[in-house]
Amino acid sequence: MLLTRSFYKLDTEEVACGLLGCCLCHETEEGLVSGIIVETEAYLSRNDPACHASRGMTRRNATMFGPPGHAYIYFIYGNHYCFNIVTGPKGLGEAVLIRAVEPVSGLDLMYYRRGKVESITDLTSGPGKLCQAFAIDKKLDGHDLRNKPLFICGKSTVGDRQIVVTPRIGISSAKDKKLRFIISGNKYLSRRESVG
DNA sequence: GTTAAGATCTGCT
DNA sequence: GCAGATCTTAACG
Repeated sequence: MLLTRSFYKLDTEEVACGLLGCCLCHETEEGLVSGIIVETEAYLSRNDPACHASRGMTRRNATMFGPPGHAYIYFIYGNHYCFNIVTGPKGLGEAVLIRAVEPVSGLDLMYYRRGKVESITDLTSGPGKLCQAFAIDKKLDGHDLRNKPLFICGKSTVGDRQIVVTPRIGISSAKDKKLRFIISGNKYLSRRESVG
């Protein structure tokens, strides 16, 4: 059950929330890896200085202004990629950052790609980490997530889980906005839940 | 052409 | 808990 374009076109905060529990899959020559999304952040076009699109379209963020359901991937801090999903109608410039997933299949491949990790909870518990484990890089920028090799399936065997909203992480502006969505208590979150 | 800042991770204290 | 790694992007001259 692939997620449809009409889903990605919804309000960005709705998509960020709705993506929790969905399954991210990536097929490569090395094999298939997949994981359940457990942590997301919404980046809005209006009144959100932390969003790359807040100052208009540039070469880097052009993908954010494209059709919803495409991957927006950028390189940060010289070492890491961040994986986003474009949301809202085309031209709006909003996206959802995938911050953490719970590994499901392809664990050996994830360990191999990540190199030295001591715990399974270090495989994909952060934006840079999951991109490395999933072999996501700039070649996939603009990729339509309804197609292989990188795609997202809807909720399957996931039961009811409690979703919590908190302030975003790792940004210096607009910290007060509660646009981070997590599955409460999940051990693969990028950081521990703090009491709001 | 040059420079400052960044949606992070890791290792050391 | 804190600083360093490391390089792309964007703003400025």
